[in-house]
Amino acid sequence: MVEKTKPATLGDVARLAGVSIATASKALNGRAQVRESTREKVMRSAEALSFVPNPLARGLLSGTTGTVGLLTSDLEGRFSIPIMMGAEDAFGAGSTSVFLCDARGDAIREQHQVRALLSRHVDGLIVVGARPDPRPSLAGDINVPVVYAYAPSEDPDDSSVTSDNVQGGRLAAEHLLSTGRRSIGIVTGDRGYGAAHDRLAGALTALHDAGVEPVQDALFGSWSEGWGRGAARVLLEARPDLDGLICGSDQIARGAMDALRELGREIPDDVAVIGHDNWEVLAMNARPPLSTIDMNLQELGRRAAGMLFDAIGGSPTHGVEKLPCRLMVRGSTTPTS
Amino acid sequence: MVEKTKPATLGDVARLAGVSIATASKALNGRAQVRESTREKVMRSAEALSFVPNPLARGLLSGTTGTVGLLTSDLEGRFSIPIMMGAEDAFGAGSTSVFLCDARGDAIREQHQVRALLSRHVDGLIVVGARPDPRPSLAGDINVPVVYAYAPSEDPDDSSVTSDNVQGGRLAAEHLLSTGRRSIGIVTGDRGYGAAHDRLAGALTALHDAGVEPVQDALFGSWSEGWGRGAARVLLEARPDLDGLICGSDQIARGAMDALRELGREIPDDVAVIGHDNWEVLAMNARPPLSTIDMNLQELGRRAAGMLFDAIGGSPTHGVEKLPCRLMVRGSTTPTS
DNA sequence: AGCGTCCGCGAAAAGCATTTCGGTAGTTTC
DNA sequence: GAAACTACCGAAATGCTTTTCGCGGACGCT
Repeated sequence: MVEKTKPATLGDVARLAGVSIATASKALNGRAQVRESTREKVMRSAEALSFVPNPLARGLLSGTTGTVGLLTSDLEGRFSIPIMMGAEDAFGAGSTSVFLCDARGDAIREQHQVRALLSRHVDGLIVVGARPDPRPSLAGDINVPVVYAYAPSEDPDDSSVTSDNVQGGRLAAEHLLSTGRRSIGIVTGDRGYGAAHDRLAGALTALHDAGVEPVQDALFGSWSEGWGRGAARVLLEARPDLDGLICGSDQIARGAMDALRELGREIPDDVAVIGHDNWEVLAMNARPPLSTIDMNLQELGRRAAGMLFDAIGGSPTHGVEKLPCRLMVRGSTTPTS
Repeated sequence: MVEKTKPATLGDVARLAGVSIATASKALNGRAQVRESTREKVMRSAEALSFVPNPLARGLLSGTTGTVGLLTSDLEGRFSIPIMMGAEDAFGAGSTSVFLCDARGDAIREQHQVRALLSRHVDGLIVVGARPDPRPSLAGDINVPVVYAYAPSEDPDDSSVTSDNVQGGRLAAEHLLSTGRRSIGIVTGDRGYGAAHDRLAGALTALHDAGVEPVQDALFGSWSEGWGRGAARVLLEARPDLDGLICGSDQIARGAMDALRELGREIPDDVAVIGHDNWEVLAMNARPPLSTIDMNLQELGRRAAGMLFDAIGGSPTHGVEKLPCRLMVRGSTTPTS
């Protein structure tokens, strides 16, 4: 059943080409001390045997493995998958592969996974946090470069890349302003999340710059549809003149839209709503489709991979790099006309 | 900055313990020809140096690497992540690690990823399809065991594990029947999906066994909230006496619930609704929380890992193994009283 | 005391690619 | 024609662990 095609070794190639193993290696790796005719002979032999160098043997000598670990705590894969795809892109398929491990939000498990990865001699580590707030730096003596993605490290000396929440908040507010809204409310999530405050700060700055004040203080709650519904009701009761709503997440926005519609408001004609995350299954299925802020997670993964690559190459970066968000305009802020 | 703690080698351990490398290896691997006192001495030395055997050197000899590839085409990670977590569980963290690759639904890319994984000498492959229908067997000469998860292989000689959609459909119908519903409608997704037909068949069987017929033929459409809304409206118009609704996915169920509510129906008092997938972000945030069918994806991953492990060990399984679904009862089918 | 046994340990090879260094043949220079 | 090069190629070491095989010593038995 299983084909026993044992992979060809360098020795097989050398024998077929009628040269020594050393020469074959040099020919395949583009070393200089090989005659062109010999090189071609070796190349053809390698092709014929479909030879691929054994990465273990190679790694044993060089001390590197061509693998990196991606350690996530994001159970649902909401953030990890796009980041991982970006990283895959950046590493260029083939030369570097990614071990994905899930720590499931458990510090013990995280340590365990780190050890497992280190014992596999990964060349580097990307740590993806479960929430966008700073997280503790990885303890223990890691002897490979580490890049923190999405959730930056608390240690400013570490290398981190994250989404610019302030800019994202500003983007949302500016968009509502640009559609002519002036009675704008803000509903966001858990007060314990720094990202909630950052996004809020960005939005307030944009409003202030335009000479507009929010209809009332921002409402904090949780990152859920239920909270979005409740908050929208409260807000509309207090300020029936509301014509724009900035939500801290797409989940909140979905809830708020449901509540607004049930209270007889048309979206976007009466009230424009904008979310944050661009969680497509939520945003695209909203009525109307939800305008939102995209955090560019794939780009974030690419950048993280790039930084890790540089660090492996010997030129590490320090501090937190913030990547700008992107505005996704859909029906919830602009009439479909 | 970076600690240059070079990993200890077996030679270091042996020197510290005052024995030969060979003895140290045997002591650590539980071989018999070692005196107990010597073994303890070696163990202590290994502990002191926090020695971990270099997996490359070990793999070089054994021909195995202690890694498996998990190849997915599931962009959103909706299915892959739970499956991967299950696989991680089963492999027992540490001894076997998982390379996750995303083919992004592209056959070319898939071949490419397979080659990359094979060149890394993975011990086995788990292929997770994007949809639950059978998929083509992996082409090319793979010389390692392959297990297909979620989407079975078209080749009955391959080893596959998938969710039992017929049983899941039956479970949904039986649950509605058990709450006393007798005017039951069925809305499902894309007609091109075998899973849609399987779930439907299971539901019809259960209804038939209870002497109940669905209010009308099942409605096929797409796996979206929009279709759920539209279908629910059509169905309710034709059959105002509807008191139970089986949906082919949680997205459809969410849409249907919105439409039912807007048409003045109370859930679950007037109409009970049940979904399929247990996609928590959708199901838990519904009003009321959505009863649904859970496909036990994590268990599916565990099983896939187990089958792969057996195949690596030399006793492969053949054919498709179907894992039962699980009923999740929430507020959309039972009064909260 | 001498022979046979068994236990415990170590030397060495195997697994594969890379690299250094030494060597051979051919070519140039005086 | 001999010395000095150059250009190519091959032997061997390197990295680390596992395993086989053999050796030495200790113990028991006669």
